[in-house]
Amino acid sequence: MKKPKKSAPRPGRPVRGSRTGRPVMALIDLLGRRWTLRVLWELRDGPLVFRALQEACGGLSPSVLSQRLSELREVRLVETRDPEGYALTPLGAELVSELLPVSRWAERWSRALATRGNKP
Amino acid sequence: MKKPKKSAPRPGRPVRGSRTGRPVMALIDLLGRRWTLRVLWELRDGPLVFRALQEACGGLSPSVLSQRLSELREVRLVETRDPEGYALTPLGAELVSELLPVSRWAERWSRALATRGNKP
DNA sequence: ACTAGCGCTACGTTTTCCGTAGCGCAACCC
DNA sequence: GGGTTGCGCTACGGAAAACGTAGCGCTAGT
Repeated sequence: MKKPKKSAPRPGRPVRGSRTGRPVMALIDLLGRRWTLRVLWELRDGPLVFRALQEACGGLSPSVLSQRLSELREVRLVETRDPEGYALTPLGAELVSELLPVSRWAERWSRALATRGNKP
Repeated sequence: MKKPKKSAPRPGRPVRGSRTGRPVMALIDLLGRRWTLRVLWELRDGPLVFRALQEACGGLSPSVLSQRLSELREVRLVETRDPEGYALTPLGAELVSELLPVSRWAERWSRALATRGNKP
């Protein structure tokens, strides 16, 4: 066998640092992998083909992108669509929309760090 | 010098895969590091001392926990409090509260994966 | 003095991520 | 046909991050 093919964290299965299989833990494990959040974020405005997505993420390695995409497809957050490339599923779009308030929070966070400026 | 001491991603600075310094990108970089989300999550119900936090996260390495905590302190999401240990700052608590809807979403996600069961 | 618990660092191993090269394929143009 | 272009994606070796274990320095209790 060529590909041991590791599977994505998903609810109902034990994940890194938790054996409960609670959904939020699977999500935390999934999103805690590098580039996962970024990929979802870059797809928020519509589908992108592989290389456009790679570009949007600042030129990450195609190997990592490929792996992240297969994980995200496995848990139905992303799907392939022809000929547009990769797109959020309805489920994935829901997740991203839940993340919008978080990005607004990030703006406040930024101001808080700037005003009570800690180290330059 | 013994410690090169790498700094946490923060708004206004270029981060991995993005040179814009936009706050949401800094946040994505920060949360995309392993255990960062989990640490914030485990602090949601109140302060924990170092080893309790380590335990809560399923026994992650103290070296990684230490590094994550210093990053989180640097960007004012976590603070040390005596004698309770580590706690969310008001800012950090805001972030976690923005994350609550996401954890509810994870429940729906879990059901969606279970019903239209993809591979067992 | 001795034990116990703490926060945390040191250090060698394993896992993950990265960067580059490039394959196989399809479409297009000459 | 022959050539070029662009695509999705994989291979592979090196770099960086995370891991596991041990244990230090400290404080408090007995």
